[in-house]
Formats: sequence, C-alpha cells, structure tokens
Amino acid sequence: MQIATITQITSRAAPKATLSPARKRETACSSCNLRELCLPNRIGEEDLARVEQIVFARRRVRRGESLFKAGDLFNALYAVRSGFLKTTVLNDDGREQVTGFNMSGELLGLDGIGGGVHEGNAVALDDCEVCVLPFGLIEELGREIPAIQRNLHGVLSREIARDHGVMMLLGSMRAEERLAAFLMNLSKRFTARGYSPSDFHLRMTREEIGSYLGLKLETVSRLFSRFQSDRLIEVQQKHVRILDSIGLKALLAS
Amino acid sequence: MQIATITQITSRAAPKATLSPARKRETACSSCNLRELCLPNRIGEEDLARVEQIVFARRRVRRGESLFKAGDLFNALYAVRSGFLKTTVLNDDGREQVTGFNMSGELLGLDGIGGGVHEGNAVALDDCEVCVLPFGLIEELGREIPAIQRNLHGVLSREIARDHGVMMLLGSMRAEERLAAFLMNLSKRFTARGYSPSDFHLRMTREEIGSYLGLKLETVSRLFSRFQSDRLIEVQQKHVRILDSIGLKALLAS
DNA sequence: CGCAGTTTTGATTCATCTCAATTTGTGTGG
DNA sequence: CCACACAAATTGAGATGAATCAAAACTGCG
Repeated sequence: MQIATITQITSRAAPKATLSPARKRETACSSCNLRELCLPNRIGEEDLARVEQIVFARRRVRRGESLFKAGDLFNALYAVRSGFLKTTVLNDDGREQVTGFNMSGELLGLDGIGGGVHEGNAVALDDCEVCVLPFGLIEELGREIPAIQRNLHGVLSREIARDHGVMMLLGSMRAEERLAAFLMNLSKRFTARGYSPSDFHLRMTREEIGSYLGLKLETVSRLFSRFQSDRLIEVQQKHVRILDSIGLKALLAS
Repeated sequence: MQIATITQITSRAAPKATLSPARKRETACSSCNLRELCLPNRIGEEDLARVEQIVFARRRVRRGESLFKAGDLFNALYAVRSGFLKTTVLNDDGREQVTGFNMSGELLGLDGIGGGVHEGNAVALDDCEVCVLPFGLIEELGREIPAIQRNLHGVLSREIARDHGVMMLLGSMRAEERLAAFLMNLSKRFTARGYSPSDFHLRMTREEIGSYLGLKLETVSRLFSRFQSDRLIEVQQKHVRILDSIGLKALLAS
C-alpha cells in the first residue's frame, strides 16, 4: 500500500528500460531499505560502494507490462524495488503456468543465466520499479568480493529450494492445503517487509492464484468462500484478512 | 553401460565418504567421459588441471542408501559419475515428494548452498559413484577461473528452469501428458549419454514416478498399460521401449 | 523355493473441473 | 458524476479424471 503510493507519485512518462544517469543517486543500495533482502545483504560499507556500481539503472514497468519475455536475450537480473510481479512459463500449446509472485527485494530472471535467454516471462501486476543488474558485472564483482559471490549463490540456491517446495505443494497437497500454504507464505513475506502479517491486498487474480497452485479459478474462489465461512479468513475481492493463522497452519499438517 | 561396468569393477568394500588418495588418478576430470555434461564443461586444458584439484574424492553409495539427508550440513556438491539417484523433499506430516531423478554428469545438492544445510534428500536407486566437490573450493576456483564460475551459474540456473518446467507439468498437465513428458525427457537424457533413445531401464518404482508426477502409483501403472495398448510403448516391468515417439509428443501438444 | 515388495487390474468414490448464470467491481468517456 | 462496458469473482449443478480400496499376479532376492 505504501509501495503503491510511492510508485504512483514518481513520473509515469519514463520510457521502458531507460537508463537515467540523473537518477543514479536514488539508486544507491546504501540507502535502500531492502538491502538485507536483496543482493547486497551482509556486505561491508566499503564493498557496498562497489555493489552500487552494478546497479546502474532502474526501470519502471507499468501494470500489465512485461519486464522480460521468454526468448528475450538475457543480460541482467532484476531486483524488485517496489510493486508486484508474476513470473510465468508457457508450453507449446499455449497454456500458461505461473511459477511465482515477486515482491520487493526479490531477484528476477535467474532462469535465464544458463541459456543466455529468458526461459519465462515476468509481468507487472502493479506499477513496478526494478533495479537492473547486468549479469556480467555481477559475475565480475563476484570474483572480487566473496560476499557478493556467496549472496548470488545463496539467491540461486534458495530459488531452487523454493521451487522444490512448490513441487511438493503441486504434487502432494490437496486444494485447501495449497491455498492455506499460499496464504501463509504471503503473510510471511509481507511481514518480512514490515507489512501486516494478517491483512493484505492480493495483487493477482483468482485465475493467477489458481495457475500457481494448479487449480481452476472457480476452485480458488470456492476455497476462499469456505475459509471465510470457517472463520479462518475474511475475504473481500482482493483484500484478505487472516483471522486464524493457527487454523490455517493446521490445514497443512492434516 | 560402460559406466556401470567401471562401477562394478572397482572395490565395493570402501566405506562411505572415504577420501582415498590411491584413487586420485581415476578421479581425473580430463579422462572422464562426462566432462561436457559436468562442471568442467568448456574448460581449457590448463584450467582443467586446477578443476581436478577440487574433485578430491569419490564416494560410493549403494542402492537404497542416502547420499545426503535433509538437515545434513552442506559442504559439497556431488557430481554423479555412475548410477541413478532420486532427490526428495519431505513435508511436516511426512509426505514425500520426489523432486528429481539424477543420472551421470548431473550435480546434486544445489538446494543446500543457500541455507548451509541440505533441504532435501538424495537416495541411490542404483549403486552409485559420485565425485565430491567441496563447495568452498568451487567458489574459490570460480573466483579465479571465469569459465568455472559461468558453468556453476549455468548449472544453478538450468536447475531453476528445469524446476519451472516441472511446475508446468504438475500445475497444468493431465496425467497422460505428464507421463508422456516424463518418458520423452528420460529418452533425451539417455540419448545425451550415448544410450538408446527408445530402449531403457527405469530404475525407479511406479510409486516414485507417481510422486514425481503428482500421481498415484496405480494411475502410473494404468497409463503404462494404456500407452502399451495404444502401441506407443512396450513395457515390461522396469523395461520400457518407445515405439512411437511422435505419438508420445503428440500427447503433449493436445 | 518362498516371501516381501512391486505391479497390474477392477470396482467404486470423491475432489476438482467444466459449463453456465449471476453479481460485483473497475475503468472510461460522455 | 454517472452510465456503460468489460473484467473479475461468486455460486450452482453436473461431469469426469484420478484417487481409493481391494485382490490377484508377478519378480527377484535371500
């Protein structure tokens, strides 16, 4: 909510992928409150200055626009500064699978490193601002600053671990467990960013939630209604309030 | 097949995780036929010698034994030299999800880098031999040899991309599509290793296939039978022969 | 050779999907 | 500011793919 406000204040006229030297100052990791969630985590002051060199641009992506598309040449990772995005993959016959939702401090584009080409799409669900981190520079700096190297490896590895968690969710949980897990996960991540653990605004549609969870949108909607009548949550369209997080967690361990 | 033979020749008596200096010679990446599938891919001769320094041990894991378990301290990646493994994650209430099957040249343990602890389990489905690559040494060498760094990043990134493919499979494919995709994927990987694209031995049970594909073992069995009566494959227990790969691929794009 | 684990197959149930109608919310232009 | 159009969400009824329960057959290991 605060994020959305900030986003709206800043100019809308900036073209896609602009490299504005004038904005260099705002770009500083040292003054970014996402520092410990992002790549520069646990980096000493002296090295931090060098990290800031790789954040040589920010880019705005308006709601509905793509940050990158499958097939685009890969040359940078993106760190979310504000806003909310989804990542998706498409298969041959056009079906879309949502592979993740990304909020501030999270890195996007990791699946493009290996092939030199983005394997998936990243679409803004909100007006977004991202830091552009050219991957060549990250690698270069990684060679010189072990802490950077470790952070990058940590980010990549944790993404793999997260994906394995999603496989568990998709492969062996029932619908209500999936949605409960999803809500608890969102809650945790909002909390880490200083927002309410129990009161938040979903930026994605029921269909996108369904895609992520391997369910149809109607099933997601029915589950929301059921959770509400079970007094686990309150839902009003995209606004969710968790009433009974113990009860939700209990759904998982059943 | 050649690989399996080598495995059988070498002593079986070696205790787990032994560091046998006498076996240093066999360990050489330069003479390993998995070189282009493994970490030393595209590395010049001069650097290769240095890579071999990090492969300071091999370890045998007998069928049914674990290479590592969730919660084990992470300190090395493992490259499969021979044999076949599965990786799994367990959730709180004890359900197991198979997250992957690994064959020669593939790296295991990637999900442990971030947290310093293995997040999942790796269990041998065959007698296996793996190279132990202490991660500290990999990082060190990565700092000095850009090609090593790039390969590591490539491996991590491709694992992420693979996982996204599995999410697509679990989240938006029907049972028969999942199995068809699974068979085509195995075929491709066996081919890359010089084996027959159409004739192979499954090392995992129906239950493990089912877990990986988000299906019950009975469903997997029924699908095998149906594919057989549709003349797409021939199955006899763990032996599979692909009769109509075009037909199988067609199942995917339906 | 016998037993335990694995696989196959059948009958039935159930969770989720599909199809359809309605309501609610959102953004746009007059 | 309102009305209209369109997108998103809800809810119901019925269909169905995969799960479950159960039994039999097969395999390979000791």
